[in-house]
Amino acid sequence: MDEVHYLISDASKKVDVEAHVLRYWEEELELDIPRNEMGHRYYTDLHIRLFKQVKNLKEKGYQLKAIKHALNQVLKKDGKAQGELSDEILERDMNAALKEFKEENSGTSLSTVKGDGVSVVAMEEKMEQFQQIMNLIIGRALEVNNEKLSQDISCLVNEKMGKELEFLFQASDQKEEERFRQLDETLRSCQKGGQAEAAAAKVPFFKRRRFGRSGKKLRDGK
DNA sequence: ATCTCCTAACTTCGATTGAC
DNA sequence: GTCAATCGAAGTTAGGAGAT
Repeated sequence: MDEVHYLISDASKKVDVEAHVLRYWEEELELDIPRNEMGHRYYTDLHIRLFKQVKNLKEKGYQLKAIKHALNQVLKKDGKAQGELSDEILERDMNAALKEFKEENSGTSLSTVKGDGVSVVAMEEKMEQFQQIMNLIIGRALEVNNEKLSQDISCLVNEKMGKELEFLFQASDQKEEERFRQLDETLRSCQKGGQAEAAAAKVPFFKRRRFGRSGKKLRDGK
């Protein structure tokens, strides 16, 4: 027998709720709605019956949390025979599961009961939430601490690097200065030598004979 | 009594994608 | 181009609980 597939628009008409409500229920009830090759949800007759049942229960005042619990029970029990699951069986099993859920959650002093006993937040759940929050807070604190630590390290490294670089630049400057000084000295001595030679070259021949190469006055006749 | 806060259950919006 | 679908996020509403 061919299974009929409905798109969300058709399914919403059949169940008589808006499409976004079906999506919302899917999410809240953690239902596994199959997708076609385009990624669009498609619903079978079983899904339609399930959603009709959910709607019916909601109209009776049950919360989605309770319906989810009941649904899980029913799907666990009747899941194998999904195709043949009739409306009567579905309704009967859902009601039985809801009754069980009510009893489970209303008799214990650890539970908070609101209204008809359907909206229940167990202490365990609260403890779990509390633990999660604590983990979150501790995690954040560690995160902040780590961040501060890495900032401190980065500051220290920057400072150290700065000093190191400054020292290197200073040493390099000193070396450079020393090199220039030496170069300057060499140039000056070269210049001195050159000037003396040039001065000697300027003295006239007759003077050279009287004064000699160095320009000193020679004794007559010698 | 009323104000504030919280939660559940939608509802709306905007961006994106694919079919016709 | 229009329509119909997706998703995630943000907004809205109603009702309950606690504080003042």
